[in-house]
Amino acid sequence: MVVSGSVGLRERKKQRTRQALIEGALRLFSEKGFEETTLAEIAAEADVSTRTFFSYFASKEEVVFYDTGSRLDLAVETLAGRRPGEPVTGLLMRLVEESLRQAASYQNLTFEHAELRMRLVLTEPALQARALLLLFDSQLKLSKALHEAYAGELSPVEASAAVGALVGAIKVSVIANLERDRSLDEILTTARRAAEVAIAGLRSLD
Amino acid sequence: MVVSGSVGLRERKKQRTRQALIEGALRLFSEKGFEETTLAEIAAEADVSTRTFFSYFASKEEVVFYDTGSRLDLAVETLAGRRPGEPVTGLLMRLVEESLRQAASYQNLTFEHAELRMRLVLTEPALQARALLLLFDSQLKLSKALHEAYAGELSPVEASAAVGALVGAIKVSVIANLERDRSLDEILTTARRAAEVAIAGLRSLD
DNA sequence: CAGTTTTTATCATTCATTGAAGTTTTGCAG
DNA sequence: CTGCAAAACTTCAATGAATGATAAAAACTG
Repeated sequence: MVVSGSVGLRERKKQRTRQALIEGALRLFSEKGFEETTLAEIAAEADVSTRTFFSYFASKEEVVFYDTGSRLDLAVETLAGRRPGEPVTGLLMRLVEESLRQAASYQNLTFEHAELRMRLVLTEPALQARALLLLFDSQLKLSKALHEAYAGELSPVEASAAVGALVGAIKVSVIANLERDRSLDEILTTARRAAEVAIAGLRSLD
Repeated sequence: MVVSGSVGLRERKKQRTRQALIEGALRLFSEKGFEETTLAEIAAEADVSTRTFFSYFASKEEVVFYDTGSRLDLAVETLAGRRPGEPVTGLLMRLVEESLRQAASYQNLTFEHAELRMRLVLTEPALQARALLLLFDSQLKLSKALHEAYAGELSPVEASAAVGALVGAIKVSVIANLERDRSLDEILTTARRAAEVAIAGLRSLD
């Protein structure tokens, strides 16, 4: 029996296929557009059958958001790691800082993907809807995490309002900037300012 | 030439068909579920061809949200009708009151539809995504309206944060209640309280 | 190697959505 | 009332996403 720490060929192959699907799909989306790219083309690009695509992703849209799960996990951890006595606004500002740093770093081969994704989400209604669904889910989880981090001090509704204000402000600021064709860097800077404004409005919770 | 104030047969017929499609679709969704109902069945129910369905609604999901457009218009009007000297929190509270009253009244044959829709949105991912897209659009428009109602006093970002907080708080409160099988009445009451909490956090804007 | 499990491929089907004609219905001018 | 033009419908055909079933191929186990 192999000490299961070393990943077998099977696992490595799966990762390679997954990566090939992501890369191929995003390249095609970028070149031809989302609607114009068919699953058959994506599958061909990665040398697998159309059917196989669906054992990696539940839908065509999902490929675009291949990394959002792990991002959210980090954010929830940040909230869970509230420092003793840290006020709500402090913790939230820390959350914003870490998330923006995350977004700006090229971690899992992101960056070009990040810009492409923003452009796609802005133009394709199907992707916009999916993005909002993911964001909504994130808000629920963040609200829950925030409420738990301040057990007894912050009601579920207050936590939801805080998260809603913060996410809402950032969301609108990002959208507005995307429509003006700003660079990713500028967008992140403005997002930070929007977050600061929103958090300032939350002082009453401290 | 007829004085075009009286709606012709053509127009009345169209309204009847539209209504038949809505009623039939919602009834089928309610009985068999959203995914399980096909467009062919909906069309048959209203005695039209499948193709015709698409000249009334752009997609299967749209039927469920047949009345959201007019609701939003009312909300925007409320914001535009800011009374002289009225503080932000006052106007927003007024907006909440009017919207909730709207939701509770049975206007355009709603009510049963309202409960059905809430249940459907809660269980069908496709509808959830659509609802969030509509809500997002609404937030953008409300933010804009709020910013304009307080030209010079409220920045776009502040307006977005305010709307984000309010909508976010209500949204989460409604979701939480829906999951607990509350009646529409209870849901609306709790929503009002959530709104009050959120608005309290916005006092700094006054 | 032989047996077992996992992953793919192939095939077939359903269903939403869209485009292109061609028909029917309605509104209206004379 | 008649006939024409516009509007609304129907039929037909096609595309493409998604899913289920079954068989073949690859990788893992001992």
